Amino acid sequence: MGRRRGEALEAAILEAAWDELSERGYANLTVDSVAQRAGTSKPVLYRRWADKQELVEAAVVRRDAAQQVTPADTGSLRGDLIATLTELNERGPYLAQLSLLLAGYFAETETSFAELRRTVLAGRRSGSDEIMERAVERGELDPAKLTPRIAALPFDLLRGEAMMTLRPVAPEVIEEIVDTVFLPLVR
Amino acid sequence: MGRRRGEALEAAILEAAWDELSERGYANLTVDSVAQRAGTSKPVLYRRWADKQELVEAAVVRRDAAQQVTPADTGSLRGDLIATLTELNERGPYLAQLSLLLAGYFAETETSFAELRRTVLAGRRSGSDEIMERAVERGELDPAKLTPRIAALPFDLLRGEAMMTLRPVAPEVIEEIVDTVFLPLVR
DNA sequence: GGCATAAGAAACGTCAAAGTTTCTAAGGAG
DNA sequence: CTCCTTAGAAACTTTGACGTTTCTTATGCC
Repeated sequence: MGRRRGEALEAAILEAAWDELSERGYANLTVDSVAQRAGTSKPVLYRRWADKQELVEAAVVRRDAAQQVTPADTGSLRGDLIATLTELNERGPYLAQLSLLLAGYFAETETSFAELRRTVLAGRRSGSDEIMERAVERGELDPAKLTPRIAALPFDLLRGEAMMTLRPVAPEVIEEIVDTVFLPLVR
Repeated sequence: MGRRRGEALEAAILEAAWDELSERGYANLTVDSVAQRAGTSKPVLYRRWADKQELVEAAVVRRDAAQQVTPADTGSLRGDLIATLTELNERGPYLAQLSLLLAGYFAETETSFAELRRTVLAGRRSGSDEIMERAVERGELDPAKLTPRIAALPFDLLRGEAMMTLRPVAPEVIEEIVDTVFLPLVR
């Protein structure tokens, strides 16, 4: 690989930083490990960001900008749900998990979970709304049974599972959530 | 203060460790700071626990044992659940914030909240087991419908709510979980 | 093609905290 | 009263990562 510069190099570094963050967490992320993962060296990073905190902030902000989820449209409620949950599951840490990964960052900078949550969630629309609307139109779903809590249930359970285990959730768990918890409640 | 020994000393150290953990989080807790807070010195700690991880584990286990919830026995499944969830909820910050405080520990040991919870609960029956067994004996509950996931559902949902909001959960939410999600699934 | 700019390698100083060693003296058991 | 265990103080070694410096060399622009 040739020697990269400018924007291309910066993008590679921030991607490497994000990967390190999601795999190892803030505390175990080192500037060196990010540099190596990006195939470059420390001074290159320090020329761009003053310290580790700024580097991680930049990586999170960048990743967040690229993170919009469009819910799958497979023709059935069950299919939509499983596809969307699977994609969320594979896409990497949720904000909730991120807060765990970033806990060391919070402690260090004395900022708070609430602050990050506000900025990142601003103006975002839940992916479940769209899936549920389509299912109601198809007549697969009784809107009377669909309280906000029940509509959010599959996503809450997936997130809870992900937070507790800090690992990707098994596909069978996603199916179990949909087939044995959510669907029985809505039909 | 006289020179303490044995059990009294150990208790003071673990309490200091817990306090440091809740105030500063795992990453910012140092063995030195715990020793000083307990009014003793590092070697005393290292004679008891091999390293920082073991020290923190011991502090968490101890605290958890002291906070143990014995599930209420109100005579009905619904009553038991609501009483127990409410009590858990009122212990409030403990459950939700612990995982944030321990984030550094998780990253370091490559374990997760789920695993720590297993060691903490080792050998003990979880609170939900007892409630569910009583309900089966009373004939309130069809054991065939009670998969492990469904049995854990009310507790998972409460914990998820607490983690996301980092605030005490409203009593109506607890009732909603029990009445619109859990009970409809098991009868 | 030549030059300014920035990448990349290597090694360095610094520092905080882990974990250890050594020694002194307190306090309980007999 | 004496002794044996162990608390407690202080200083030490080690480790790992931050952040820096220096120097070489690749890249793109004119």
